[in-house]
Amino acid sequence: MPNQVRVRYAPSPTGEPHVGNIRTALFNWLFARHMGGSFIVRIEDTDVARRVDGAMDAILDALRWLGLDWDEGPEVGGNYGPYVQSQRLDIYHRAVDELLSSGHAYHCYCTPQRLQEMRQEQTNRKEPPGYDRQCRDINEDERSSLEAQGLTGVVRFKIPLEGETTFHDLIRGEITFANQTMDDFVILKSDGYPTYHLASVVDDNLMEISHVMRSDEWVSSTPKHVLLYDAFGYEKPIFAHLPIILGTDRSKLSKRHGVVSVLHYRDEGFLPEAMLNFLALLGWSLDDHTEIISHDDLIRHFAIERIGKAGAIFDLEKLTWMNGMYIRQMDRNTLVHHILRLLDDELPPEVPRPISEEYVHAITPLVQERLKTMKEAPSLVDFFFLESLEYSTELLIQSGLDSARTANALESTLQLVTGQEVWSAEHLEQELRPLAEKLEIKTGQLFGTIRVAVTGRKVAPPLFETMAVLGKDRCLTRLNVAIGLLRDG
RNA sequence: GCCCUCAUCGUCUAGCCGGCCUAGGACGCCACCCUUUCAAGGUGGAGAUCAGGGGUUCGAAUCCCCUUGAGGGCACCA
Repeated sequence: MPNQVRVRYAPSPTGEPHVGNIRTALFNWLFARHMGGSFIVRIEDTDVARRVDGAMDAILDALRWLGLDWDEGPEVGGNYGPYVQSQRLDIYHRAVDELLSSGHAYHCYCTPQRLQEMRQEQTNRKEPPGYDRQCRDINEDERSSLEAQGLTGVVRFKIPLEGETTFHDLIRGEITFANQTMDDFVILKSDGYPTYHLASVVDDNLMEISHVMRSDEWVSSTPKHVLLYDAFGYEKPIFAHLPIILGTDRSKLSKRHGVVSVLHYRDEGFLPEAMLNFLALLGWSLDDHTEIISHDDLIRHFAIERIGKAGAIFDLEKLTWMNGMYIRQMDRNTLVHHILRLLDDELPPEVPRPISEEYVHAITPLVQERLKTMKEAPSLVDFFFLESLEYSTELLIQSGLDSARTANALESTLQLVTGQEVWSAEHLEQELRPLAEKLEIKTGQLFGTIRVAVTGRKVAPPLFETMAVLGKDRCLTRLNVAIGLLRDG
């Protein structure tokens, strides 16, 4: 019986929930659910300067929106808490003391200015920048005299001067770094906060994390973590570094590529199911043909072995297509309620509330296969609700017709339609189709002008269904308005 | 500059324990069908000499080496 799988998603509350970040959360969650393990959320807020108010809530919102529920973490608690690093400072201080007394770490009193100059010179000499270990061997006397001067300094980890550090990555295999290529990195900052390296290693150990699944950009710091695990005598987790998500220019997806917040896509009318499906397929695949995968199947089939190694470009067009697929598959009533809520928000105030659910229920089938994002819904159906339509008269005149013939056609339509007792799509079509022939114009021309008269636009849902839903009164009124427009013009 | 990683259609990818691959699917694109517009749907098409070059082998996208390109990292940021 293998050890219990415990994975974590450890975001920093420094901004919006980035799609790349959330994809990492998704893979962790998928793995935990697939293995029947635990998914833990830990907030890594050790950078006081970059902390952003509300960022943690936004991240948690994004997780909730996608249905990525966590077993331990903020709001839900757990046996390994607290799950916010700024509340665990004493733990890190104890860990640092341990390293200090075992000789794996040392105090450093170099000023930021000196460090910066040092790096500048190194770069000028085309050497790799890195700490020159000036404080590595200072003795107790020197140390106390420096402290006496009021210098607080930082604590650095002692990297072995020789040898190499190797670790196994589930996705990339064996990776080796020469210890000489690493410098003595800071583990405790002068403000008393630990750095990521120290805090994450200590916490992953304490929280009994079995697999560290994180973004690719961490592979270069992993040997440092390995060295930390060894210095502490901790058992190491299994590492898996995920390929990163790229922008269209193949560099790491960031703000300059456009909007990267998952919440933005939610607000733009993307469905969480579609986003989940899309993100899962960014760097992972089930087989050679499956594109649409349900939440349950995702969990059932997710496997780390099938995660790719190369970075993947975030393709908005494919996301959009997928979103359309999910809208088309959506249960009718669910969609009705979605649209109802959107209309309530978006329709102008003069449209009376509450909006009729029954009416929306009749409209929905006409737009379900036309929607790519939910946000498009209001503008697609607003003409069903508006009292008067605004459009330019020219729209009424179909190519090949003039104003007079158009007016004539609409008058004939009005006449014919006024006498109808039955007001159904089938019936209307049955009556109107022959009219075109009688008027000696193409059906497309007739239907086109009626469409504009009745909907105020050239592109709309199918005409007769639309008229049926709109109702006789509204159609007659709108035909009259259109005729008036043509006659006056 | 140094270290690490990656490399199949424009994009996401299958294949990568060698022969089933004259490289499969999907998005996008084009055409046609359906059709009152727009979609959706259907059919078909263009699109990758598997980054390039060497090997190994009867046979390589698949194994090995080199080159190139791309990305990531090199903070008292994560």
